Amino acid sequence: MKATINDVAKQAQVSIKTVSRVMNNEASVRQATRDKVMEIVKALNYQPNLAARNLAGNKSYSIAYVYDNPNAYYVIDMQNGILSECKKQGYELLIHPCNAKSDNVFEEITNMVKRSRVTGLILTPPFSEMPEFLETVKALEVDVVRIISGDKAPDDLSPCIMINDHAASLSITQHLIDLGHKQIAFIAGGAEHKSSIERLRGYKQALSDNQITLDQDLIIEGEYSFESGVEGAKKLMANKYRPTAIFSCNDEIAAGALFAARLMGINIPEQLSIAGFENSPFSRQTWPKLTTAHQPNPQIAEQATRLLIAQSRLKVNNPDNIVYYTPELVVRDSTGKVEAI
Amino acid sequence: MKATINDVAKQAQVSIKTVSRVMNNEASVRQATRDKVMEIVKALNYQPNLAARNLAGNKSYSIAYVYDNPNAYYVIDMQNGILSECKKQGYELLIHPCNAKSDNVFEEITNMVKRSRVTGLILTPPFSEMPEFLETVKALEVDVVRIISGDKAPDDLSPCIMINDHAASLSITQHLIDLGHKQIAFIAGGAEHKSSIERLRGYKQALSDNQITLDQDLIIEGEYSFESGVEGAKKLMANKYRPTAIFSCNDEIAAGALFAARLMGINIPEQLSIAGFENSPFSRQTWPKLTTAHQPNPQIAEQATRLLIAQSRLKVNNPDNIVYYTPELVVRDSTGKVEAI
DNA sequence: TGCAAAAATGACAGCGTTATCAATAGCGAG
DNA sequence: CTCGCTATTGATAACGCTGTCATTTTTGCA
Repeated sequence: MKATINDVAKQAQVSIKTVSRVMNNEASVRQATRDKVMEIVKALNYQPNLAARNLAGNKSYSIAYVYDNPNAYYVIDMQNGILSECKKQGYELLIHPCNAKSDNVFEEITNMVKRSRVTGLILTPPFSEMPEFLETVKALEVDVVRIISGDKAPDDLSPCIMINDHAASLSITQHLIDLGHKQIAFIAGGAEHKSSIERLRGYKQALSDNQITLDQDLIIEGEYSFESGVEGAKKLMANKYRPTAIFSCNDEIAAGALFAARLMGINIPEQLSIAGFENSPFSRQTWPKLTTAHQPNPQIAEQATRLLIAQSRLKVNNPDNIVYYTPELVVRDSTGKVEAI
Repeated sequence: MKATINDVAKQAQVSIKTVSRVMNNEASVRQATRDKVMEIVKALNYQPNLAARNLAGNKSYSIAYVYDNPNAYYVIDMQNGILSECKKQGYELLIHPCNAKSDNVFEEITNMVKRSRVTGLILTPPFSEMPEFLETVKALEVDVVRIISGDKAPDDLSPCIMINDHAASLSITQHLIDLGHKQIAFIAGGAEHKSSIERLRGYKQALSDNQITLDQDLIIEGEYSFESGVEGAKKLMANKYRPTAIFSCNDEIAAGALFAARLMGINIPEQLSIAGFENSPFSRQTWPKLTTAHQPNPQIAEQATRLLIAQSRLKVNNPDNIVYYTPELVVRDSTGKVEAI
């Protein structure tokens, strides 16, 4: 039924090894031979059996995306980016959502890697920022690319994508300050996320750069969720001294804050400016549309996949393995000048 | 390094075949033997090599989810449901987004199936409703479960999940009518989606059941997107006779309609009621929250996966392969009584 | 034209499972 | 205690590919 390497070899009158060489784009095959083989391959619509290939080569031409993230837009963007690069390179993708807080994550990942023999893992926060997790993974002999928040390459030069949340946060906060805001609140996304910490750091730095005193009452410990935005904004607006702007740690929180403002009859941006982060579809589907920072997740995912596959071939750690991104300010309608009250 | 079946067999002092039997839960292994083997398996943390298993068994213990859907929430819900069942049954999931309108989808899917030897496919609309596509797939000897819109089982009793959009749409429309609305508009989701057609059919039926004359100007040919909702609502509200309610074919469209209403300064639900469909997170993250119909996608996905795996073992078509769901009305704040104008 | 070196090709042994079918152990009846 | 049957177990051949290393062909140069 389905053509095998033997069928191709027979018809092309070469050995199976030569067919294998052609299929894997190895050097030292005469062009004429290559053409002849490819012709038969097309005629028979031959597709190498992945199981056989994996078994024989003891590698898998597949990678896994390990994540723990409730944000559907983020996950889909990542997936699509990874898949697009996988397709180009002939790799398969296994997706592996799992709970970072469960006590058997280590075991779970270990078993997954052993079973399916993936060549590499793509890790996003929080996994990419958990030292013990990375330790476990190192013992597994799989390649790893991490997407992390920060601007300083890791000492071992292991492949990763660095997202400069600090710089992006700085420019969002500066944007608010430039609009005349002085009472700027911040709704954080959870201390277990380095991105939240970095964004908070950028916020604080911008205030201090502009000689604005930090008011601890304006910083809310939230988490990355719509509900958290709702709660945070309610709390903030119940303050005696209401902020004139809220910088939310991501778009989902911002959407929640917007929702709460609406409940309280507060007009955006006339009475309150709200900024998000991430530029997810969320930010375009609220009214008014959100000012935010654009984080090109699909490209980041593609890049990560490229790094991972390159790593699996070369196994050398060097500075080229580190790629930097800084999300860029996108000004929309949810932020405006401070009004005289 | 990694334990193989041979290691286990040696230590347990049985043949590899016996280990294989234990691992596959086959009958006719004495309990004592089974226990002994399992003990060693645990001690060595043995994980069968999937590649070898697939190759030898000529099956793959993996399924693919083939889809073409821009709705991140839907896709994630489906994925999570499928994965949850896959985990229980020891299957892997390959995700395969692809463009239903591209002319080489057939080839693409054929190659994917040949390469990775998936045992089955989970198809959602539009693929599950494309006769030519199903024809192609049938030639591939893979099992298939389809999730489709309708209430009548297919003649061949092939496994599928039927979503009764017609009935659900009927009850949403009835809800609007019960609130006193007579001028009810409908924004459709694209004629290539059976769900849209069925929902439209339900809408029409409800009107006719209540002796309300259908007004063609109140039916907008849209597509399943936020933008489409924005456009649709703008068009409708520019009519001389404005509708008092808009039934949007899904929550995303409804969110768009809400957005447009806001732009035009129309209060929801006082001046206009808006209903969606699907009960996606969207519907809870708008202000006001959307009245909608709840479609339990994760459960549907789990059920579909269960059917698929059962099918791959039994290969019998019978009425038990068909499972029916009717989305249920969820009343929230975006719909209300008609106000005297 | 001949010869060494390089390039291209091939033969065959795994890879770690499952499948087939033969072999052995266990058990009840006579 | 033995025979015959069934329940359990095992020996070994696939599965379709890649890796190793030997062999053949081609190339370059004296």
